[in-house]
Amino acid sequence: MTNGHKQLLTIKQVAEATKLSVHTLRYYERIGLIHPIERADNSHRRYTHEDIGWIDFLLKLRATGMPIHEMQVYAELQREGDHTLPQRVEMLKRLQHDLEARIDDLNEHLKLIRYKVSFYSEVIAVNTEKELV
Amino acid sequence: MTNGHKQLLTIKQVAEATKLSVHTLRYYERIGLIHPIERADNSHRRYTHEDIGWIDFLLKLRATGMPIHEMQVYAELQREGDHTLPQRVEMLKRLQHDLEARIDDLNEHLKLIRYKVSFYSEVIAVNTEKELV
DNA sequence: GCTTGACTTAGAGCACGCTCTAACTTGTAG
DNA sequence: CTACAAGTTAGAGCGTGCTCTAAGTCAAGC
Repeated sequence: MTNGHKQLLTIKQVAEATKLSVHTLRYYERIGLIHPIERADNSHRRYTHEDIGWIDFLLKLRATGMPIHEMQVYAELQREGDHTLPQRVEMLKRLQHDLEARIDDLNEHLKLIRYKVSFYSEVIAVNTEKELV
Repeated sequence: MTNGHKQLLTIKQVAEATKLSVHTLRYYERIGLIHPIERADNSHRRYTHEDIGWIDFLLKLRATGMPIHEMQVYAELQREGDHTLPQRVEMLKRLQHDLEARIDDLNEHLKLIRYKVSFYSEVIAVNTEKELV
């Protein structure tokens, strides 16, 4: 540690750490995906490591395809405190089931694509042979 | 068969069969995802069963998350004829690998969600017990 | 004192993938 | 003859999720 305070990060550092742009970080805060970030005296944002943890989790929700509106609901419940835990668990359960269903669908589509790739590859191979004869 | 021609379908029937709206069917044709559909004397579209087959395939590509621009390229290659088969196979191979990677990612996210669900469920269960004591 | 650069805000703009509207034609039923 | 249903086109509009711009503040270095 270089000083006695907890390590606070600038928006640029958080952008680098999370791979979000500074624009997107401010946007997420504006729409309530991220709680209002603490400010330094000059009104610049100062992020904590807990903030980064939350953002990382958000990015995981996003990667599952959860729409922003739903993430907003989740974030709001989180801010309301521990008594909303059951509702958040319900949301996560629904997400889990959605995700399972979507993965199953994608696996079905993957099967079809694999089949087409091998079938068409065979067609190409046969045609190439003919040309060689 | 009610007549000697191949069975042709109206746009409405195709919309019902594919679950696309008539708007979307026309839109897909306009942007080249679907080749120009044959017309009846009154200029109404008449779809063949092969057209439906192509649309079903398109919907599968769409369901894999392939962007419209790429589907346009694929559709154009298809229209150019058999000699583009190798290029189409390359596209499908890339899609296959993408899909495999995305499914892996989703499975990772699913693990996390499952973990959170069971962890938080446990927290709730413990708190509920305490209340009962 | 002046420039540079990192930050701030409010709000405009954009890419994607539809989705709908307006105005019109055509065929069928009463 | 009229009304209605189903189709047509060109083009406008919309929801999502960013992404960028303009105008300004502020601190540090020359």
